[in-house]
Amino acid sequence: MSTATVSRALSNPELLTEATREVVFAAIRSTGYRVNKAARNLRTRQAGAVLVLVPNLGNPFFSQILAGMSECFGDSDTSVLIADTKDQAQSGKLFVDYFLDSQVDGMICLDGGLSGHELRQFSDNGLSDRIIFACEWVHDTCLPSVRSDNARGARLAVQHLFDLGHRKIAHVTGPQENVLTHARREGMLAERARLELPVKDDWIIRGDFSLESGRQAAERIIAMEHRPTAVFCASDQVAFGLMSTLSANGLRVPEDISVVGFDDIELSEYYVPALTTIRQDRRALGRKAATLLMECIDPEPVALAERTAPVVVDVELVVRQSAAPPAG
Amino acid sequence: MSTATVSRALSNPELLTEATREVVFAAIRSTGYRVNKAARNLRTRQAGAVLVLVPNLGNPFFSQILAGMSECFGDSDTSVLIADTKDQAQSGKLFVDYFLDSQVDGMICLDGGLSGHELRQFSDNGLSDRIIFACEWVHDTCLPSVRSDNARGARLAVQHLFDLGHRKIAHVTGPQENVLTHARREGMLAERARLELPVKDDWIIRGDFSLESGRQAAERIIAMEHRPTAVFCASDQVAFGLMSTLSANGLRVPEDISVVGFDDIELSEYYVPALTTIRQDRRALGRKAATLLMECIDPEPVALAERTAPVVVDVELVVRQSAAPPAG
DNA sequence: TATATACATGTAATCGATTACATTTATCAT
DNA sequence: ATGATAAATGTAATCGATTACATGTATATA
Repeated sequence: MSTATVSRALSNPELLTEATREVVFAAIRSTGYRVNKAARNLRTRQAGAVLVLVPNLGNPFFSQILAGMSECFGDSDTSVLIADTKDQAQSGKLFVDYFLDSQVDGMICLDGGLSGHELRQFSDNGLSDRIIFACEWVHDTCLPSVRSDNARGARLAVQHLFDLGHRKIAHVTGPQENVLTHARREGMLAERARLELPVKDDWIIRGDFSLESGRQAAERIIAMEHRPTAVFCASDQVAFGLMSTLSANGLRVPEDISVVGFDDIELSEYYVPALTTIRQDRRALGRKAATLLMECIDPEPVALAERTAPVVVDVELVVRQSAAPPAG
Repeated sequence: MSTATVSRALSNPELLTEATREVVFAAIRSTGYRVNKAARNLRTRQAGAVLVLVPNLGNPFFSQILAGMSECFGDSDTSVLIADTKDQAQSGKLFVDYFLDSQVDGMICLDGGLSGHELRQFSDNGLSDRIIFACEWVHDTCLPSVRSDNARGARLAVQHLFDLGHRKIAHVTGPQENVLTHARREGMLAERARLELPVKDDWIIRGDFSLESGRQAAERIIAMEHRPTAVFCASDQVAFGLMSTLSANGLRVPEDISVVGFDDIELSEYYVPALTTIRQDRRALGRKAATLLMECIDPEPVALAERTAPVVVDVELVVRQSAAPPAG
């Protein structure tokens, strides 16, 4: 019984006689033998792991996406390394190092804010075809990506507020250079224009998806001479920060101001008031990204169709209590 | 210039002449050489990675703990594998397999609910000294752990409510078999006894740390003949679920019922009303657990002091708006 | 039955580092 | 200056799998 036979029993069982295969497996069971992944990885030049880059692990928005990914990778014994892009500078380790050190075979990036410099590090090393973007993406590149229909989400939000009777609708955006910010803002503006709603510059308030930026937006709104009657927020977290500060200042949601969020994280249903928001199918986003990546890093890639077009996942309006007809 | 010299330049630079070291590093820089981790791992029988077991990645409570860990491991180029204990059954991969397949050197477990069966798999393979528990731990074992001072947190919460004038204090617990549930419940009961507060059986409400269990607790409370004037919740999430449902039923927090949580997750400050809660220093928990684990898996372990006593991290009362003097 | 062909298994090289041991070179004391 | 000792470097085995190639065995064909 040679080592080669054992190896084949594990990776290409169909090459062996039923009989020998049985013998091998019996021996494996009785000895408790386990393949050494390090040795296999060395020989096959694979890492059996993928890297997931998260902009902020602290944001509950990402959890379900990760769950969707684990679900897929779990099936193919690929392990998942998770890194927070915030920590990069501090740790001194570049993300491309994970590849160069043969620690991962591919990467899913949830952060569209990677610098051109970093992206070049990947392309310079011929790694661009082992990267999938999910949720966010990089503007003006054609790296494969999975994303929600952000523009449609924004339109749904505005439409809903319009249907409730709102005309003066504000928007708290995401961070300035973010692709989601852009997609949602443009969707919102387009719908507002289509419905011929009034426009005021200071009804577009710059935020950054965070609770704190919601608070700041609320302060801006409270100080306004002509307040909007409704606010569409670029994320649920922003909506929470906003509502919290509005309440603290005696403005009631939805009686005085209606609020709509974006994401539908678990907590949205349990906020006071329960948040009307746009649901992203986060688990599906994670699953699709994982599936795409597995195809990329498959040693014998199935003829990849032109994968330049992003995979788009549909969104959905979830009506709860934070948006109601305007007073008066 | 032999491969041995190069290898030494990387792992034991002090063995080389200043001159040769320079030559080696110069060559490394000019050729862009990188060590192959798989080869190193194979030879040194180390994985250069650790596994972190999280009970529920979706719970924002864990994020900062993970951040604290990454901070430590990032410095020592150990990579961090994160797995959700919920997914285990589904993926079919046992956690002990990560060790047996030489994929990780150690493990931090945030889930005290591991079955005796699973724990035995670790001890049977002599792996018990490569495991650190954090936040949660396993009752009746002396595996090293890092935890918050849960009993003290519970006492602080009850004391605070007492100081505000509350006498009828209820508690929503965590899941039945959870060690945190026990520690917090006992702390709460002890303090209630010390202050000679009234006791009613149905003021101890079974929960499971989740938003949904908070909602259910609220329904129970609303239906009570003798309602408590304050509720101490075993987690912030429970508090949110509770407050959301109280509000939906016309009970105001804190005017009608005061609420205190446990954890102080980021959102607590932005809830309506802002949640009075017990802060756990989650980042510190993560850092300490990581530090402990690194000592365990160090190839030349520093004489480990008796590490049976758990490392305890202090907690702190954060006063916000959800608890106020009772009406009347 | 002999020969060609397919199939199963064995042999040994290989992946890229680490490290025990051997060898060379430098340092020191006498 | 010489031998003893220490320090630096080189040689080659090793970690545990995979796999090209060689060999052996069964099946089919003439």
